[in-house]
Amino acid sequence: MVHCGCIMSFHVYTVLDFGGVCCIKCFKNSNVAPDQDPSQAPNQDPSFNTTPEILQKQKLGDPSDKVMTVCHELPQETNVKPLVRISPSQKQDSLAHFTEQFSTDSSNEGDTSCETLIDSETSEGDSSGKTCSYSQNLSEESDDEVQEIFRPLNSAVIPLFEKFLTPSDADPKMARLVIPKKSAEAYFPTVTEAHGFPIVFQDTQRKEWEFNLRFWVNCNSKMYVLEGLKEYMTLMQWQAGDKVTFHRIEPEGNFLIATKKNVKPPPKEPPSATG
DNA sequence: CCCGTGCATGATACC
DNA sequence: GTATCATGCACGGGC
Repeated sequence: MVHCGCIMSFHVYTVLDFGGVCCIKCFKNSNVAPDQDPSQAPNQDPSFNTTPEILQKQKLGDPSDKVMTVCHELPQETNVKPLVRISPSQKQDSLAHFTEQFSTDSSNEGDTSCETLIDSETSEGDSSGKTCSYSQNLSEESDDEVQEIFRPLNSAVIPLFEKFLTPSDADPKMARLVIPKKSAEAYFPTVTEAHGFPIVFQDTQRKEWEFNLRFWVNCNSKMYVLEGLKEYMTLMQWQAGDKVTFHRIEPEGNFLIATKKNVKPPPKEPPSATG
């Protein structure tokens, strides 16, 4: 449980006595002087400074920053809304829309702005890659299903992307899920090391799962995989053709994974089979 | 011997 | 031609 709601690198959090974790920046802020400008805190590490001013600057684009940051708890007197910063390797145009939606679509509090978000994302962000085959608009059906689960909890579920499982994805012996590069880089924290880092997901039962997001270099590119899925895929009985959707839960900032079984009727077996 | 991990290769789609 | 992704295979560790 990330109490501050921030998505941060795993090495910049602190474990709280009452459970869960909090990013160091927010932890410092809460300890130093709650009514004081955090930027003035004497022990404030500049690298953790995410004051509204900094966020605004970052929103304008800081190519040196490669970490995706989602800051949810900002002073209400500011107009800065949850901000997503993504590595500069991605297409700035599409991300500008992505961030724009995040930054401006605040009138729908309590409800999800996911439709607009995904619409802009898929209509422009995936226009150049074949990931459109996998990352596409979440179907209203599956989305509604997830929304209904979290709505009573005052949590907004923001759909990120989805993928249809391939035979290899659903193979429990592999226990790993290939994540489309664009989606991995756009929606998950930047993986800086090949061995990756753990990410905690919640399923639709609000059970927490810890998967490992990593990559390996492949043909001058990167191939992202989510590992440690064996238990989950066994529980969900993953099969090729099933659809896995990834969401983010706001304001908690947690990731949500949901599996939607293949609704299509199975292919008719050839008459040569038993019988 | 079995299983998991890491990598290489081929197929496909896009530019 | 290039980038991305699916899949197969080799290697190493554990039982």
